[in-house]
Amino acid sequence: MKIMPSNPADLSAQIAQSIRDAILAGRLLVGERLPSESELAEQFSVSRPTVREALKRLAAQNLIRTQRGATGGAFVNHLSYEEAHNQQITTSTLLLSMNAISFDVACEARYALERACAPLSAQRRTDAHLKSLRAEIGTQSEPDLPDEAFCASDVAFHRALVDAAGNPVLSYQLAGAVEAMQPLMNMITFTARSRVRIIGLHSQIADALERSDAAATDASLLRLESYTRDLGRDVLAARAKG
Amino acid sequence: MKIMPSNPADLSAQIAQSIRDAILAGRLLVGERLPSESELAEQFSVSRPTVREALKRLAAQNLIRTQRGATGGAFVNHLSYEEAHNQQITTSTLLLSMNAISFDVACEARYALERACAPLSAQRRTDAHLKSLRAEIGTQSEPDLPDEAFCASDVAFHRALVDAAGNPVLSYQLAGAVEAMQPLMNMITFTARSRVRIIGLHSQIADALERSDAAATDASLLRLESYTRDLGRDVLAARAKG
DNA sequence: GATTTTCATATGTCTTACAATTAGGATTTG
DNA sequence: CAAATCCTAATTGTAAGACATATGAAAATC
Repeated sequence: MKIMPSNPADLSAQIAQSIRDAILAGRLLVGERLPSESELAEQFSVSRPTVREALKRLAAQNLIRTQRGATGGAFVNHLSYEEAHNQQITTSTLLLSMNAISFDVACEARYALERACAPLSAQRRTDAHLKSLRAEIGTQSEPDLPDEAFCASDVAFHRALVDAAGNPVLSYQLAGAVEAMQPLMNMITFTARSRVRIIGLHSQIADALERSDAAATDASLLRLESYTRDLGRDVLAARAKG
Repeated sequence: MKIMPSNPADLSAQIAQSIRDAILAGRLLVGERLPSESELAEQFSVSRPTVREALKRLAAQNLIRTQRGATGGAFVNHLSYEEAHNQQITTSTLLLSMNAISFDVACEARYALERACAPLSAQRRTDAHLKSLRAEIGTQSEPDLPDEAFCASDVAFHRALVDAAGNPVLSYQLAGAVEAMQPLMNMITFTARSRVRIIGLHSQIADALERSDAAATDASLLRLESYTRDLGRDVLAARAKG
């Protein structure tokens, strides 16, 4: 009969949670300096190593950053989109790799999310976004481009598409999802023929965005989704046989 | 001239990264036991406290779990959707609170994401999903329901809507986004009149899902988005005045 | 006044020790 | 012989103290 949602033990975890709560509740503001490790140790009535373990936990979540020296210490970190984004990619990548997600399910999720911002992108895309999209299409057209570079450019293309929506929250959420899928995408070998098709669809998307045509953008994305999922099925079927 | 993408210092961070890489690369499989802290200390030529700090970093990311006792140690954790989900909520919540995201931008992102899975939900919803949705509508209809409970039920409603899409990757991504917005939603006071309107729109959504009518689901969601954003604008405007 | 030196303070790391927990084997007991 | 008990070894959790190192600021010096 030991249920305990989370063991009451682990002082360092408790302390970390306590400080985390203080940050979430606004009792510790961004940029503010935490008490020194010795002071924290005294406050919580634990030893300094225990406090340090707690601080490392928070540092691993980018909640605090530490600085050495006379005026050093632990400071409440300003969580940037960049950092949050990286964390999300790490988590999502692990999740996908550990839960045997099928290519098909992941693909469906990815394109559903992307199509969510297609209307916004069509409405708000700037010339800079169009230029990025065209540049990636150019990269993808290079002959002798390795599969991984092709996939990376594909990710960059879709990242630009998402960014064109001009909503940073959306970009943060979607870019994480798209990038986490890259390892799965890398498993697919893109033949010359399939590349031509994908590039064609990418061009359709770019054209539709240029015209600010939301419906056409969505339709092109749908075609790309359908084609990508077919491709994935074929590759997996071939692998199962051969 | 001290650029250094990331300080070469911080042994515990290096060790954590090293182990993290091993897990990502598959050199350490799920469930596998890491060497004991003493052995790790020897392998990396550092002291045990340093190793422990590294392990705490990994534990904070749910990458490992530790167990005491004779056969204890650190084990590579199976990252569940649940854990990944919680992490994402924590990160997203912090991100939103620290970056002064406007209610409007967050709302736009949230509904864009939700509308992404509306067609899938309309297609795949089960009776159980419908029952959950109706139950939440019932909760929301209770008189004297505090604002926070109303918001919580709102989150649960949208969570059920997302789950109805039957894609766990999508659920993981979206539920995080929706729940992270709850603190922002809680800032809004819902009048009796606005509740009636929201409940009406929720009913429209449930009805459309029951009919498996994707277009109607999307249209209802769009109306709900529009109304919610109007409401947010009004509340903020009133707050600015009074 | 500008430069160098010193110093105080804080984190980073090591060492050693002990407490707590747990599995499995040894021992005792019925 | 079987079962319950105890013991032991291994491992994490925590503590205390020491030294190393970095860094900003004050003090001394030119």
